[in-house]
Amino acid sequence: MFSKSCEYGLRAVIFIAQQSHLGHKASLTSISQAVDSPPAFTAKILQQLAKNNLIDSSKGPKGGFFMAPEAMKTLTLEAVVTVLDGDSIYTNCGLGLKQCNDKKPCPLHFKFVAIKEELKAMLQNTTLIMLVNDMNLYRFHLKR
Amino acid sequence: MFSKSCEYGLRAVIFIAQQSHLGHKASLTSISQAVDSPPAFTAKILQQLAKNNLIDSSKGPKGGFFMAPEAMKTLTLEAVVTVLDGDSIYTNCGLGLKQCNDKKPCPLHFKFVAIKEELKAMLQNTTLIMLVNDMNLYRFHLKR
DNA sequence: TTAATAAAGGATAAAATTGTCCTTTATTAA
DNA sequence: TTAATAAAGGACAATTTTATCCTTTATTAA
Ligand code: FES
Ligand code: FES
Repeated sequence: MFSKSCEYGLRAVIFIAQQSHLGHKASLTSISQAVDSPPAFTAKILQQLAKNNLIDSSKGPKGGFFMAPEAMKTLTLEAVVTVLDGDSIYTNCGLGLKQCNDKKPCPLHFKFVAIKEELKAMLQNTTLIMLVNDMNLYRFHLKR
Repeated sequence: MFSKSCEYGLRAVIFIAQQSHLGHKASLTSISQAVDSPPAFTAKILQQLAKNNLIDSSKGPKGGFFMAPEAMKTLTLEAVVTVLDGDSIYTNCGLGLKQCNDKKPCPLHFKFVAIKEELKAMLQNTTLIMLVNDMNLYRFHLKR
């Protein structure tokens, strides 16, 4: 469904949001341990997210990755996916045709668009603060 | 969503079903032209499908790939996907956790399972004969 | 001001996926 | 029985994705 980059990125962002909610910055080491992802690879992914202003970062001791409380309320999973995997999941033809539209549909087009829309809506309607709140109510996991 | 192998395979199988419905066998050349896929690569994919008895093949002049009328009624897209991509789309965690189940769910588990179930149901409930019939009623495309 | 800490960035490396080429085997029809 | 046709199969090549390592830059605190 998503690339490894995107999977690691989503898990990392959720962890960062959780930590930021507690007023903590998250170091690369703490993140890759918390979400069980390869540190150096995760660093590249976090760089991308920081460059696109989805998360903040600061260097030096007491530095790390974090997120403003404001940002948490508006940042959606869809934004994270778009930075890391683009919008191909929503817009590409499920059968791999070069373009997907109602004019020249593949035989599964109308079935695929329904599912792709649902996925898109789910990601667009889920903000990071929602997940942080969910995780305070129920025992959700970011690894294993 | 699906691998290239799976995309080519699905398009090829739909074309083969269409041709078989007209009483024709489909050669590798005709298939890769009809669905715009690289011939040699497509050959490997069709070999896999034939080995798993999803389609039939015969060598020599007048040979090619085909499907019994019976088979068309029972063969689902899900069976094709399972041979080419396995069941990871339905069973894997959307966030990449090593196992996906209700006991140790990731924060998106319950949202993901709904979407994955819908996709699985769609593929399981779509037989090749249905698509052949659809394509006789409406102008669907297998390339461009 | 120096030492320690931590992210940023560049250069590679490993693995998986995608793709090609060529030989072998089977089948058909002349 | 021979020539032509077409799939099967093996070996290999290109590309993309995933992953690591090392150097540089910025920041903090002693
Ligand atoms: S054309 Fe295939 S999903 Fe839209
Ligand atoms: S545990 Fe993540 S989708 Fe089920």
